[in-house]
Amino acid sequence: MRGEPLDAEMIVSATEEVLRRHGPEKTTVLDVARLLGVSHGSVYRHFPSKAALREAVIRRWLDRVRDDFAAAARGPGRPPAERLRGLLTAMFAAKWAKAKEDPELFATFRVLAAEHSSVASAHVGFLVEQIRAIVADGIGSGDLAAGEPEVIARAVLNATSRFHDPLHAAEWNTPGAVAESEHVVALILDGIRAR
Amino acid sequence: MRGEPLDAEMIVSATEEVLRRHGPEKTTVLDVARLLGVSHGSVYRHFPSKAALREAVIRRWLDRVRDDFAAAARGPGRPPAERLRGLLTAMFAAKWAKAKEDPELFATFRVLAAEHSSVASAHVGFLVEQIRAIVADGIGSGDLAAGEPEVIARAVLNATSRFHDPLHAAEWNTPGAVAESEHVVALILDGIRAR
DNA sequence: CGAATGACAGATTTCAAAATCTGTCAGCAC
DNA sequence: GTGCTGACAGATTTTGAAATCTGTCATTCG
Repeated sequence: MRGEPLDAEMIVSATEEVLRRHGPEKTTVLDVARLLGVSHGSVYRHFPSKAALREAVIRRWLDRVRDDFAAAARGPGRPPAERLRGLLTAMFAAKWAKAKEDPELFATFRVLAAEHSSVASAHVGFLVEQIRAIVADGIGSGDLAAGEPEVIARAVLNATSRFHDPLHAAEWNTPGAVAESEHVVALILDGIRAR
Repeated sequence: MRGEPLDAEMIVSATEEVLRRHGPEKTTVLDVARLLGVSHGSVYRHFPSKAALREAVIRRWLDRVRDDFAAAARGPGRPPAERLRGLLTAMFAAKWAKAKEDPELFATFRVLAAEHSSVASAHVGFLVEQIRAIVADGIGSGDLAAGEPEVIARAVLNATSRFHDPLHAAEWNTPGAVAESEHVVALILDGIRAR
């Protein structure tokens, strides 16, 4: 009946489009099927439930964020403290940009992430791992104070949650936000540098 | 008609009671008037609007939190870093206790605070001032690294927002929360101590 | 006279009926 | 057979009419 084959990927893309237009409360699988020109029964052939479909959307979105972010983090930037500063700065900038360019869509993904918290915590796990790698390096080279890298990485992420946790997105527009994030990062870097 | 005089204070107390019972969405000034055995017109003699009444409630509540907290902070605790640790720990504990003992009421006050953000930021200003005083002392005595006390105080508050900002109240029940707050506080204290 | 009342207009909320949606599945089309 | 459709039951959402609420004020009460 249709040229294209209709696979899970297409359905996820269509769902993303409907979410973009109607927001998380009002997107129905019937809307998704309509956009694809297909009956809603066909969507249920590929996903067992609406929840599973929404989970696939947020998973794919966070995977893309992860890839963007890993690319930004790859820069060498000599001393570990500076590499860490670069990583955190890139992380904040990436999120702030997304939140600013389309606040409603960002809010939509935030709802999906809250709905599927295991996917969200996997994402947090990835962020911790990125930080942990730099911290472990720095401790190895004697640039950073000794300690358990995993614990330190988690503390760093917790201490900066105001600047990366989507819960705080509403505050990211306020004038002093950039300066405040820099002060917090400076505080943290002083805290982990070897004495 | 009634023994008691009916002043603003009584009305605020009655409003608090109605908020406790019905939550922020469903409390009406008619309910408040009913609880007081008075017509709603009388309430409007003391407050120009429902918003002003709600503001008075959150203001009084935050004033009480402030007083409790100032009492807890008054302990000497020798070195400035330890005084600061005590202050932060007391702050977290006070909020966590309130959130745990009655989560719905806590959520209610959170709604009121969001509604009247100028009152909330005055409260934040108070918290900053408490921290600033200790930091300024510590810098003066050479125990803490040099810097602008106000800026440092604000950075400390921002770095710990995950543990005191009501936005994060839902996360305060998770098992590792206490340990994580201790790690963040340790990180911060290392960051501000003189080298 | 000062304090409280209750009727009122317009705004907001509630509630039940109607519409729509989710998830299943027997059957149609290729 | 494989992939899709559309009818269906029960759950959820929308809708608009009725009820309630906010804020004002002329009037009453002591």
